[in-house]
Order: sequence, then structure tokens, then C-alpha cells
Amino acid sequence: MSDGTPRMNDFQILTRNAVDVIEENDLRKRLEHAASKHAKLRVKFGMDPSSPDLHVGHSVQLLRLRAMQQAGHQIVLIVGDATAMVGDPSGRNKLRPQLSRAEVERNLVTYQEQAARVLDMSRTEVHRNSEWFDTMRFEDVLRLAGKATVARMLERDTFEKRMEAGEAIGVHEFLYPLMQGWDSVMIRSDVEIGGTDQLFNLLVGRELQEKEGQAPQICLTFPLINGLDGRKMSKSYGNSIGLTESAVEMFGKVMSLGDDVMGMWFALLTDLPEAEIEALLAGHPRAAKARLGEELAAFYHGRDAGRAARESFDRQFRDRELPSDIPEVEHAWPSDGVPLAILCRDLGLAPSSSEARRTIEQGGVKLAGEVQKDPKFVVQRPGEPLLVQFGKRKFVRVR
RNA sequence: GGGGAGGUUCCAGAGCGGCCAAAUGGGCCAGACUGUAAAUCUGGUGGUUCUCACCUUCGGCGGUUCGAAUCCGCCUCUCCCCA
Repeated sequence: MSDGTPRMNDFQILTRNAVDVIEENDLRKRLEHAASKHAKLRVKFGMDPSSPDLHVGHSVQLLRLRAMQQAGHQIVLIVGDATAMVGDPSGRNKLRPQLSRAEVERNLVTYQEQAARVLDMSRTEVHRNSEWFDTMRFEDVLRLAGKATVARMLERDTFEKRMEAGEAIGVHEFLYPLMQGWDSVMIRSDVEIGGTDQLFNLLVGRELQEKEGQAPQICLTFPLINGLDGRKMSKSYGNSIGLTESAVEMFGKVMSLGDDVMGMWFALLTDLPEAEIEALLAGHPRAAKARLGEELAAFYHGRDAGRAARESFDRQFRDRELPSDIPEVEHAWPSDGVPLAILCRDLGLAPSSSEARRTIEQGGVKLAGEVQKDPKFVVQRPGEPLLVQFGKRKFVRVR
């Protein structure tokens, strides 16, 4: 796939699914220029070390980077360790907590491991922006701040909304776009990509580069993918799929995806040709979703794992058989047995005995396949490992 | 610097001396239905071997009271108006 030489169809590769392409003609020109000189474009992507958990939402952009990398361009990953001290106001309606250096460092490590699932990190240039921000003096900061106006900052819809809603905006938050823009200057980026919520920040990079006598970077934005439930994808909503999740988890989560977001997921997360996607979407939604789940699981875990995940899911939920990989755990049994609610808590099936009790009373718990609605039901040490099912998906065998 | 309004359980938002672990909605969990979709219906949603009771919670610390999320004082944070 990759021979290290930029190709002429890079334009399509790079802009697939893109929402904003600024400036399109400029991008074509630069790609041609790079191709004719066998030069690489420097493609910048900023990572936010305040949230180290990457999910498929991030992969929309990572996949573009991967394509660019395979086309022979240079990916430059900026670790926003200095900016993380500020907190990106994008898409926020609240002030972000500021992180300590130690937290940032820790997050950075896990982030890189996860990014490596999509990118070839050995061919990726990585910079922390503290490299240039740490040595700035206040005077330098002021000079940077002087390159933007308050009116310009307030144009930002997120600030505008927060103002209207009467929420707090820290003065330091105005610095965030400037810092991110300055990163572009420091690494002389040709292209920067980000989510649609990053457009403002990306454009600030262009302006700063121009003021510093550099060619302004091309800005590409990509859609923010909706989560499993159709809302904005966010780890805190619990509607995302993490890049490190198992094939089985990925497949299962995809199956719980809302029908109306399926098309978006196909387009943004798979390489399937458009015609095939349309055919799938025209068929039965369950079949399409299963295909999507398998594609996704296969991308991160290989074809075999993808297929296995699908088969195991079908067994468990379509054919209503037990999952194949029920964990078996040892329990320290008191001689007179233990009440079911307590057992569930101790087995880690429920976070508290109260919660276990509620679930049990509502018929959500089965012992050896039989519903047991009495939380005080005393379970004795079983001869054979006892199958406990808690809710729809938690299974365990106790000994 | 002055004046005003606020900080409530995951979120939004009621409560304004006891009936408050705290309305309602959202989210989430469980059950029915089903394609682990949507829609709908039912129940639940701080903790404790728990239908009683007890413990922790309504920005923080103190106080008044038999009793405070609710009253008082100080502190702290946010928003608005004026300067």
C-alpha cells in the first residue's frame, strides 16, 4: 500500500468525509507540489492529554491520518500538555478543570498506546507543546495575546452560548485557540485536521501562520460522530466504544446502536464502498448492524476475532444460549451460606448490596437459569459451579 | 468599589423549619415487547444482611432550634446590573 511516495489522488483520501476544506484549491496545489518534489506534507493533529481514552469518535480523524501516512505524508502529533493546563473551551459549557503535569504525563502514555492501534507511531512525529510554551516569558505571552481581539474571540459560538446562558468564561480560555494556533507556527504545518468543533481553533492557526510569514495551513474538519444512542459521543455519556475494548464488546455495543446513526457509522468508520453501504442500509437493519460490528471489531482485532465476536453474540442473544466465556470465580463461603444480594455484591455483579437487592426483586437475577426474586434467599456452597446471571449481560460461575 | 441573584442527589430543576434521601423531567438500571434498534408499558434509581431502623448527602465552617436543604453569621465560588 505504502511506498512512501505521495500520490495524485491524495486529495480524495484526505478529504473523505470532510465537512470543511479550507482552502480547497490551495490543498490541491500543495498536494501536487509535494508530489512533484517527492516532498511530504506535514499534517498536524492535536491530542488532548486531559482525556486519554480514545474511542471510535476519535478514530474518524485518526483514520484520515492513517490514510495520509500510508500515502507517504508526515503526521505530526501535538501533545497539548501546555494547553491542557488551560482546557479547550470547544464544545464545553463549563470551565474545565486544569490538569497537573503528572496527570498529563500519565495520560500521554496511554494515549500513545491507543493511537498506535490506528497509526504507525514509528513514523509519526510527536511534540509536546510545552517544548515551546514553557520557555515563554510573560512578555511573549502578551505579544501572542495581542494577535487576537476580544471581538474575534467572542465570535466563537461556544463562548457566545456560554455568555447567553450566563456561564463562567475564564480569561485564560481565550488563550487556548492562540496556543493551538501557535503550535501550527512552531511545527510549520501544511494541513491540520480536527473535528468540526475545532474549526475556530484551526482557523486561528492559519491567521497566526500568515502573520509569521508562513503559508497558512489547510484546515480540514470532520464530523463528530454520534454515540450509540444518537446523542453526541462522549465517554461520560457511556455511549462510546473505546479503541481498546475487546472484539466481543465492540460487536455487542454496535448491535445496540440506534438505527438512525448506522449510516453515519458506516461512512465514517469503515472503508466500505459507498454502493455497498447503501445496499446494506437498504436491507434488514439487524444484518447491516451485524456487518458494521464485524467490520469494526475486525479492524482493531483482526478478521478472525471479528467473526468470532459475531458468532458468540448470535449464540447468546439471537439463539439465547449462554455466552461461551463465562468467568469462573472462587468464593469464600461461610458455612451457613450467604444471602443472594450479598453474594451478587461480593461477586462484583452489583456495586452495592442495595442495588443488588433491587435488581433481584425485579426479576433480573437468575440462579442456574431460574429467576430468584428473593434477595434474602440463602445460597449454599454449591457442589458444581453455580451459574449466576445478573441482568442481561453479566454472567459468572461461582465455586 | 456598590447593588442584586444564585450554588440541591449523574444532569436539569423543585423544595424554603418537621410529612425530605428530598417533587418533576432527562439519563441510567431491571422487567415486558424486540432486531442488545426505535417507540411503548411497568418498576427502580445514596448506603447498611434493608419492608422497621440507623448512617451519610442539599458549596464550606460555625450558630439558633426538641428538630435545618430550609433561619442567622462568616467564608468561598458563579451570574447579572452599576462604576
